[in-house]
Amino acid sequence: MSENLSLDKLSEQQEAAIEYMEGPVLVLAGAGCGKTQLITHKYARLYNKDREKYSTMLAVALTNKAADEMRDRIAYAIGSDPSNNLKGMWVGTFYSQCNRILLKEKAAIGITGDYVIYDSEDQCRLIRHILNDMKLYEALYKGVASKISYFKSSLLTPDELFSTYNNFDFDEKLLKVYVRYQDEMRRTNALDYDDLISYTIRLFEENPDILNKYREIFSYILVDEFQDTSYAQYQFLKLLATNNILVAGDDDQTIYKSRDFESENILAKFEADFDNARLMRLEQSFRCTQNILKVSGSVISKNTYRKQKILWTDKQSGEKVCHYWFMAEEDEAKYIAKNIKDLYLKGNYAYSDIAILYRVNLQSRVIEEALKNERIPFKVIGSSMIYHKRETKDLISYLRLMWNKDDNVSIRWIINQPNRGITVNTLNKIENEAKKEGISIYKAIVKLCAAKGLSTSVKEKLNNFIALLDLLSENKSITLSEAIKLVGTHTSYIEALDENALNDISEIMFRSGNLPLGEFLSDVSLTTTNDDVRGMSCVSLMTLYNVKGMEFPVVFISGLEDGLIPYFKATETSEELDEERRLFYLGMTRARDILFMTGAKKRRLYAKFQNQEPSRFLKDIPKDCCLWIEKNAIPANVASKAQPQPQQPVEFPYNTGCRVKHPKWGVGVIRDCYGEKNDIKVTVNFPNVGVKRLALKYANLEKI
DNA sequence: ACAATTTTTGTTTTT
DNA sequence: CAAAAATTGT
Repeated sequence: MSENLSLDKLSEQQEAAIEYMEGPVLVLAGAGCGKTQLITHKYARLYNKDREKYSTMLAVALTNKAADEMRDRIAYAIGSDPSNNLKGMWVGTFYSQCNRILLKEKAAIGITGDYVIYDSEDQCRLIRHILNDMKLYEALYKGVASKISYFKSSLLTPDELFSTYNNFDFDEKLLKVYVRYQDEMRRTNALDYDDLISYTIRLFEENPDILNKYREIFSYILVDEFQDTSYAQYQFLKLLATNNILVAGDDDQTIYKSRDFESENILAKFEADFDNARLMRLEQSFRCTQNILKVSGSVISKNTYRKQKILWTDKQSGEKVCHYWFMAEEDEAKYIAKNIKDLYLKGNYAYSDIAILYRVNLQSRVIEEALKNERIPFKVIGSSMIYHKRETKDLISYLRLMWNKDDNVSIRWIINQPNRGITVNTLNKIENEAKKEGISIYKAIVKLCAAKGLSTSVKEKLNNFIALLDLLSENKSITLSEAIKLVGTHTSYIEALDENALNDISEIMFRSGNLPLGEFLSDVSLTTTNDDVRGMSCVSLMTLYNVKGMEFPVVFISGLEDGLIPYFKATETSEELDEERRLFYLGMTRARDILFMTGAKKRRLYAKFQNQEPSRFLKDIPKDCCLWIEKNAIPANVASKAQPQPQQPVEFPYNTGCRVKHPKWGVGVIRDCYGEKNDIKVTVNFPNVGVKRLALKYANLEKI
């Protein structure tokens, strides 16, 4: 799964980009051309050349996972010298590194106290509240949230928008929501993701001395996946960098672009802004075979706006890329499972070498079934998110309030959780007070309790709540597990949880119980728990989005049908279509050796069956580069009668991985066990002889 | 005010 | 189909 770790082998182009120190560099790198390798090596090379100067370089990646991998590979490349202070390295995402800067320097821009970071779910809750309060159609919250986020990531303030759009039929209501949102965030002492970047920019702009300090610290700046950099992130880089920057990206691999409005071509902007920038290309793919390169290239070349790249490789032409068309999704899934089994039994590929990709998560169901039937181990990646479950969110709300009592979103969430008998009526009074005075809900409650106008019984309830919050927030410098215990002893909320929720919470404790509360809270917002598949011997199932940055020797892309790839909701504009094509391209170029593409005519989406047509993108593939195979319908009665028994109860004497001894071939490892009760066959991998398939009755195997 | 029932909705996803 | 939202009934 990880890219080739043959660290010493760098291509001439990579070498040139590493050694070039005369000015800014834009590296345009194709899929699998060693872009990340280039970055980690440049880091290591500079570091080893002059530790004094280059021990605090800034290196940013798009996701935590990518950043972690970058950090690991840098550590590997500079060697495991204990004097290397890896923890102090400025390697991470834009957001985490900005957060780090802000925590150090927040006083300079007037952030007092401990802010909380709102994730997109918190943002949505707040926006729904605002829409509701302004008597606007609440169901629009998602669209509103993404537009506000777009404004913020483009560094457009409401004022600027007012003056720019004054005379157009621009949505004035949207701007009012934006203003309200910003106001509420300020009162609540919360920052959203975009704020982390824009506040840092403001910090630098208003405090030249601080900016200069960080210009010193960041003696060189390295940026991975540069094509996905937002305007704000780019401004951040522009403030910090002069000649000491290298950015690397591939415009063919942007997959989060068209969701916002039109966005400028960031690659072109870099070349324009850094006028002495040098463009370098990495076009030698170390990953894909010639055939895969040819097929994927023919698809991506149909995109309208892109930098032309001509990828080439030293590798063999390899297996032909195959496209299979089935009559039903079950047949498709069965074929994939059977094919994986065959690949595995032949012994050239382990299960962990194989990935199955799809456009939407619900496609995994059928495939999972088929894999279970073939007894193939697998893992579905990216479908469970522990921190987004309801019960966990409740707990996190409490923890956040311990940290920052002004957190309105959290206070609204748990004010009646467990039920404290505070009525809607009272809540409205509190909201009005907070709005009128421009203060947080917590402060509004305190104020109302001190004044007259509320009945004593209501006041008592509110005072109890306030007392609880005060008690909880008394001591902030505690660890997460202490904090959770505190919440447990002072509220009845944990008692009411079911087993699953308790399991989730103990998992959180297990994972980060020792972290200081504040650190845990920013971690929760800034990092998603990505299930790591490294080292596990199972097939990986995931969406095309999730596979970004990975590679597998064997890749199956399923559901190559119009409506799925491209997705039916993204076929209106040519930008949307281009993005779907890039997504498809991304999936294809994950494959090192073998690429299968499959589709099915009959597919069930939600409740109804649909007749699908093969993906329109397949037309872009020249007929001679690809093997086209159409599986005809198996007569229904034969098909349904042939396979209905789950046939699970057959017990096999050997498990995969167990070691055996053969009279002739010596010691081997069982890879698989299958067949009928009285005719069990095994596949054994003998290190000296190779993979053998044996009939158990005649083989005389001995368990060791 | 809260539980039970009916209606609606439905991509992907990072921070 | 299944979860979330909206509506109705007690």
